[in-house]
Amino acid sequence: MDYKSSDTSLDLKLNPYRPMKEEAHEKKEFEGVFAQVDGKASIKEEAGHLVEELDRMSSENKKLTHTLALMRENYDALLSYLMDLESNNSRKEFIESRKRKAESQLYYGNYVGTKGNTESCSGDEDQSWKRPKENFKAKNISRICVRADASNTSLTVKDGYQWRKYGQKVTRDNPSPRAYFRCSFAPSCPVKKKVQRSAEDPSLLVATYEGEHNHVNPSRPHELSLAQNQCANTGSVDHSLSSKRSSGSTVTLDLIQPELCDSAKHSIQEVGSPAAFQQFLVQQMASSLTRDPNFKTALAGAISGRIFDNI
DNA sequence: CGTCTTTGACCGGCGC
DNA sequence: GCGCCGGTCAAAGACG
Repeated sequence: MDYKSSDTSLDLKLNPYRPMKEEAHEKKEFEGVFAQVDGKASIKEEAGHLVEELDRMSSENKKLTHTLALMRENYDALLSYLMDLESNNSRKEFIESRKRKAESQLYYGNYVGTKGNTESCSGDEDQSWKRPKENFKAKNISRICVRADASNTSLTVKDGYQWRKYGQKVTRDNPSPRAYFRCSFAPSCPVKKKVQRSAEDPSLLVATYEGEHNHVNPSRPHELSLAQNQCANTGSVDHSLSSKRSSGSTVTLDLIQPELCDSAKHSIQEVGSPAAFQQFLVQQMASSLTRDPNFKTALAGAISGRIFDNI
């Protein structure tokens, strides 16, 4: 998706680094216009109020810019901390697995079912270190966690697509079986899905998607872009639990409210860094607002009404 | 009757 | 070469 091409022609003052000199210049011009019209004291008063208002909004804008910068710093710090934790976990798991392999003949029977999975929401999918050859090469692999009733034994994750189950297997490091699905909507669709309960939290279903659909979501074919915009606007994707790995091939999402945006993962997969994702969100918000004719009309009406009613 | 699910068999990669 | 393991196949049964 080329989100850069979105229509953001409406200047929403989104650029926090815009020089304040420019604003002061505009303010003078603004005052000048009213000075020329002149003649009525009420107009001057009104102009004064507007200038005051402009000042107030400028300072508010500054504050918001500062807050946004702080939030961004915190977000980046948290993200890098999360990445560190993840890489440490992978290393630990790798070392432990080497030990386990050496000793597996001795205690593997006790090991299954008593082991606590150290990685939350992991299932047992994160085995790229075990299979360097695969290493998520070239395949679009994403993983989502969906909260499901623990008493519900069916391994189904409703994501709007049609899936055909073609296998089920009990894996070594998770007592609950793993189900294998193919996209059945289009025979040529290469997407596969694996669903398994998290070993740590049985109420979590871990769904791993491989590949990309070569068709639209059959349940709502016309809502693809809309859903993406909604996701951008509501922020319903939980980024506190999501990460974009540097390889760029794996995304972990926690879509606790999957019905809100099935396509969120597609959007995120196509955006590179956290900064790019942030930019993407802003662009999406701006473009969805500017695409809304009602919003444009209302804004234009409000501005012109304020100015021309008094001339 | 067509579609979907279940489940044991089979295959290939990997480590020893 | 052998065994383990994850992934896939395909026959049989269930279901609407």
